[in-house]
Amino acid sequence: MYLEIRHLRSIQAINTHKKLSAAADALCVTQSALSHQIKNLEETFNAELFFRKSRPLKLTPAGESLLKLANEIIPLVLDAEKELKQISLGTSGRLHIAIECHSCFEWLIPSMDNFKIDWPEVSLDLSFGFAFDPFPALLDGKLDLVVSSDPVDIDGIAFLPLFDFKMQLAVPLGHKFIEKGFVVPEDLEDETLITYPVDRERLDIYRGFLDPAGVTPKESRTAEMTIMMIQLVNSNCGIASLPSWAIHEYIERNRVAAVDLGKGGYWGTLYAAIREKDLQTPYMNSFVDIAKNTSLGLLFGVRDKK
Amino acid sequence: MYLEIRHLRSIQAINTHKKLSAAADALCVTQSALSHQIKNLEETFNAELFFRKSRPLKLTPAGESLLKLANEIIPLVLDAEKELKQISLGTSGRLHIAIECHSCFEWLIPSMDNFKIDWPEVSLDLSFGFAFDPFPALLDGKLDLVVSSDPVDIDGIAFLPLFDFKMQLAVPLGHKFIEKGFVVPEDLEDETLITYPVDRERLDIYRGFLDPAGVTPKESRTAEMTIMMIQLVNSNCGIASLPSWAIHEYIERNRVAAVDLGKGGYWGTLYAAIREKDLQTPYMNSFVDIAKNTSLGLLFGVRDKK
DNA sequence: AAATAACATGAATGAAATTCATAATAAACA
DNA sequence: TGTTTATTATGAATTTCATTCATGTTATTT
Repeated sequence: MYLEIRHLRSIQAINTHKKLSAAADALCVTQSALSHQIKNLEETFNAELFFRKSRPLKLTPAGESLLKLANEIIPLVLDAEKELKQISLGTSGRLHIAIECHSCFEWLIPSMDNFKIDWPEVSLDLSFGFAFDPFPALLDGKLDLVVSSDPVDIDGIAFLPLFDFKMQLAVPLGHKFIEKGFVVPEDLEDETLITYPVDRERLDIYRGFLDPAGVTPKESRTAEMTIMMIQLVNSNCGIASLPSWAIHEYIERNRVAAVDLGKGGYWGTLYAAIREKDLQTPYMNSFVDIAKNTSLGLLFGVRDKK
Repeated sequence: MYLEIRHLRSIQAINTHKKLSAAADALCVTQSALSHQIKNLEETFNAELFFRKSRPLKLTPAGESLLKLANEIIPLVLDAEKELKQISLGTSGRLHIAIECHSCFEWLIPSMDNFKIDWPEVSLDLSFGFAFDPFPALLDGKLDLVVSSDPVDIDGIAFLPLFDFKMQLAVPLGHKFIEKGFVVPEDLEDETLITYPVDRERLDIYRGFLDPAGVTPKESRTAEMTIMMIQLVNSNCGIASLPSWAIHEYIERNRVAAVDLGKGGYWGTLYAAIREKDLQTPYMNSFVDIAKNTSLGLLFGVRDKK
């Protein structure tokens, strides 16, 4: 037989009640059950656990060492059980977020700050620049939420819309597009397009604007960060497609100008991808709500998903 | 269902092997058993323990918290089991000794020192001046060994002889008994007898010498410690009955003289009383042996039990 | 897309813990 | 010291629980 937590509980109960029968009551078993249990323990360890010829019962050294173990272990077990209960109620847990969109920091950091206030027990983490496909990692539990503007149909993954945002083209000050106010895909055939260094099919400008029209820019280059792209645009090295909120502050500082993609502008949607299982997890839903509200209140050129 | 150590072992095994089947092998159960077990756990805690859609297996936060618990608890359990094994083999344990005879320190302390060398794992303790009857305490496990010169027939208690010792009468220098060399009970009728403050029937001088002859000293008084008794004798305040070994050093320092009780002297026997159950305990027997040898080599006026 | 490896599941089995009834023992009391 | 009372121990019957077996399902590899 193996030592189990049940036995430690018994030892503790016997030690506190000093009577088998009372201890058995406290443990919600019969006195007989407890007697048998102790006897088995004694046989497996080849040692008496308490002195039988005395009442109130007194533990032997062997019994004492089990009691010591019980006193060490049982509080730990109770703590762990409490933690598990929190996890199952969804008040505690883990939220590892990944973003592909580098400009998302702008709304994500404030959203996370707001989230922390309501859900202090949830451990937050943020990865960006996932070289690999984030969705398998999401399924595997390496990630818990992926921010994406490109919902794909993967079994076990749900895409919750966060907000719609206007994609714009950052162009140098005085660029010819500015007076038109917007561009059509064909306008870009002679331009150098600057994008984030991710797969083409993940870039809204291609997926939603250029590819449907069968247009490819003359040249393309990449930059890691928004500020770098703005720099390049400002230096007449190309034009960049960015969410309008990301361009906004640079327009105000007169570094670049912006034009819409198509008449009325091209709107994309940002989604939070989570495991379908987590659709029931309260803090997950709460995070999405908080991110929505935070972004809508903070960003320029965003609107609630229609 | 309740969380048990078995489950923690399973979580650990799953975490290290990253495969249910391999973990099951390591735990010597079938893969099916382990799968069922985990399923039960998940149902009781209402939380998944690892991500099923990924291989190698990865723990969820709930699984992690159980793993943490396992890593904390299992070493403690192993330690306790090792300790219990030591106790059952008799290489570890407890030896709480009680003495009534205050002069016994002289041989008991060196004996305990010698014992510690051979049995470092045994926890030693010494109580003296047990106001109450020590034998029930011995049966109850409050004590493990009682040094007594008065073997009584109690079920469950065994008396192991340590050594024979000569009882003598410490008398003031120049006392009239000295030239006789020994006294008969009647000689004490006109004396003040100094004894340890314990029940009369526990004192060898009464039990073995005076009571059989129906003699009671004129006066009696008590002293706690040997040195006090010697002081009183030296000051002509009475005569004291003590083991010859206890008087010996004071004779050499010319503080008192000693005379035998009866012609040839009165010899008592000192016993170690232990629980009969402990007759099989190796360190118990070893202690008695060590005490015997230490005393015989150290004390004056003792001999091996005939 | 097929083959393979791994996990999940349901029913049957088996082992182990519990209960019931009662005997044995210790403690309290007279 | 015996008698009563309270408590623990024991054996057999029972129930509960974990495990296995056989097989289905799902993921991964080729």
